[in-house]
Amino acid sequence: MLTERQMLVLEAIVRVYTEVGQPVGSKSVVDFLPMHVSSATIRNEMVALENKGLIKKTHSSSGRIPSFLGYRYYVDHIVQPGVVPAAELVNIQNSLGVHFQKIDEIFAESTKILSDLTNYTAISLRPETTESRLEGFRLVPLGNHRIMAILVMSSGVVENQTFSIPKSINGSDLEAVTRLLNDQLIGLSLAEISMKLRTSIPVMLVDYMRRPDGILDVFGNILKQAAREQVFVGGKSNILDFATDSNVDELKSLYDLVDTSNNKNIGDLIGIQGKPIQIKIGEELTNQLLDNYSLISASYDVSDHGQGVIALLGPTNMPYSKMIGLLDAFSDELAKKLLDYYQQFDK
Amino acid sequence: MLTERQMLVLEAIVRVYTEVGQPVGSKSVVDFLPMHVSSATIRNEMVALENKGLIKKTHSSSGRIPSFLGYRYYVDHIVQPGVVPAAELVNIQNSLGVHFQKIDEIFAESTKILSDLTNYTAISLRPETTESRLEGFRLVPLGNHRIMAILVMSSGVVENQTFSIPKSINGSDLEAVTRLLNDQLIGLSLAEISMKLRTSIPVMLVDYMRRPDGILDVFGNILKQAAREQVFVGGKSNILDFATDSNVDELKSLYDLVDTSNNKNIGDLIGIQGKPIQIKIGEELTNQLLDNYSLISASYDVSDHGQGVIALLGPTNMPYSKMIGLLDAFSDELAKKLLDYYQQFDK
DNA sequence: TTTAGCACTTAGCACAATAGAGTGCTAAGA
DNA sequence: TCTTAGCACTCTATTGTGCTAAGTGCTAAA
Repeated sequence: MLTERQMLVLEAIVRVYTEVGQPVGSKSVVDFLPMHVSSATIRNEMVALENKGLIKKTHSSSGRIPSFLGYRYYVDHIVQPGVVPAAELVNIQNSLGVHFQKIDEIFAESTKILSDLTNYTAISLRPETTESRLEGFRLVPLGNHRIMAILVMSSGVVENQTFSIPKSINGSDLEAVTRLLNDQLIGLSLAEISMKLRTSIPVMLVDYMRRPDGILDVFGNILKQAAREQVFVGGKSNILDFATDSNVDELKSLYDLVDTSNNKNIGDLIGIQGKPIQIKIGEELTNQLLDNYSLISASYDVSDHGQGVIALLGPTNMPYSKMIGLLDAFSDELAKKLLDYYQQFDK
Repeated sequence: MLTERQMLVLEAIVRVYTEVGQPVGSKSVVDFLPMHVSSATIRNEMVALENKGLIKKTHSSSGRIPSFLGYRYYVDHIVQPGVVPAAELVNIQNSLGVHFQKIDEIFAESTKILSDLTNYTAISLRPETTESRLEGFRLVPLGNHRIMAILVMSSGVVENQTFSIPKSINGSDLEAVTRLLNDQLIGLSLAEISMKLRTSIPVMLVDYMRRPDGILDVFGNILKQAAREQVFVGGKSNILDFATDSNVDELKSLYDLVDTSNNKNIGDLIGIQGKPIQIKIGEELTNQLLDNYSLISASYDVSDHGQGVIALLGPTNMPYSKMIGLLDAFSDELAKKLLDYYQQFDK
């Protein structure tokens, strides 16, 4: 258990360290504290905090920096969400206020706004997609033996892919296949569809086409794509700013990590969201590369369309208070915007 | 005009520098040359080359490195395309030999193969798209007042976008609009379509929908997207390996430059292709950031589907001979593959 | 024209010296 | 018992110094 003063000292160390980026000495803490005590007193308190494992030195005569446990204690017991300046809030509202044609654009743009606002990397997860179900399926002939397959999900997601069929299948066959797939698959979740595609569907298709593999591949591809496109990342290159040493290989690995174009699933970092605001620090991110990073994630509900998550990936020594406040406000605005969007279709 | 021996010395300096990465001294040149002369002789030749501006020193007593002019002279008058090892050729053929559903996949995959092969960044431009014409246009209702617009181009490109219409338009209106747009736009190039969209089309649409802006916006968007998706980049992160100093800001800018997701048009680097193989060195790339990079681009013809370009972006001191040979062979294979692909539909 | 020889230049590295920031401990004061 | 001034001590970071290796330009002889 920490005394009142020890909490103040810990807070001082965390906050000064996030601002200055240098180990914090006893004198700096004195300057930061509301009451007056001597630096010797602070040194004694620091020894106590160090014994509890909350702060550490970088070398025997250096100032202190928060340890992993120290950050943890700070975010669990000390930090208060910062107040978002009115100007910034208006800024967010304006940025989100424009009209979007596709729901994807809302997510893509919101991560971009958030990363520009913070200079960190922003990650957005769509509202609850395990709940999303197939709403419709189309096969559109494009001429020249090519066909576009379109999937419409209840979450508002639309996925599509073009593919070619080796020999001409006539139009009524195509319609029959479309009807068949619609009958069989509508109302099912992605996982259930995946299952049926491997079991009952192939047998049914043989009536209409000699080799149904092609269209099944396409379906499989679209499903994979749908899963990947649940995650949006903005400000990818910002992550490079906080690499410990600017070793090029490390930088490349970091960028790969957040680059959604290469099938990495950065969404896994975020995991299940219990509380509205959740913070993972350094080693909690279970990736060697991210030992010096923290992730603040905020979940939000969009009425009955499920729960989305938006998160910030920044250095462990980021200004938590400010960022928590910002993310909180931002997720509120985003939820409102999404609700608006869905209401276009709901009534 | 250079003497025979001066050309040999210049070649030695370029080639040793590309292998070792260090300024080349007179003794190293002696070791490289086919005949025997003393280092003092080489030093005299080096003074001559330096006076012509083909090589330079990094400091008063250092070895020499090629200057911009020196590279230029080397690639224009000295270098011979390297022979591609049979094993590597087979490797390329195998990698390109698999079946692709979409033409996009061929381009995306080929840049990936090429960048893996070289550890540089590979850039691919689709065959001649100024020649590409609209082949078909579809509007597909997805339910819930949403519509997907699909454009099929003669180049094999398929672009699509979903959008929402504020109030329900009935099915026959939609068909009429589709028919109208097909009548008016098929056979036109992207540029011509762009034009018509701003002039005659809006007037015609008013009969079917009160506010045709929505669909016109969508059309505009798709066209923009089609233009952007002419460029494919593989091995983006490889560009970081050759930054002069690993200053993080510079690295971020480099990433941004090759990241197609942010509307930058790296395709502009390549420009119009006169010769089958074209090499741009350092400052010729007209981008401060790329002063230490060179671009080797190879153009290829796909019968009457126009001319494509595939290029490598690497450090100025890359092994030109080897890379030219490789790129030459690679573009041949790619052209064959594309021809195969188009022939699926042509007959 | 080529070459050996030599004086000269520079980068890069190891090493020492110094200043500055910060700590822990002790002893005295409240 | 808690707080504080004072001081010795530790470590980093910076600056300067000397040395070595690599390479050059020049000269004079072959």
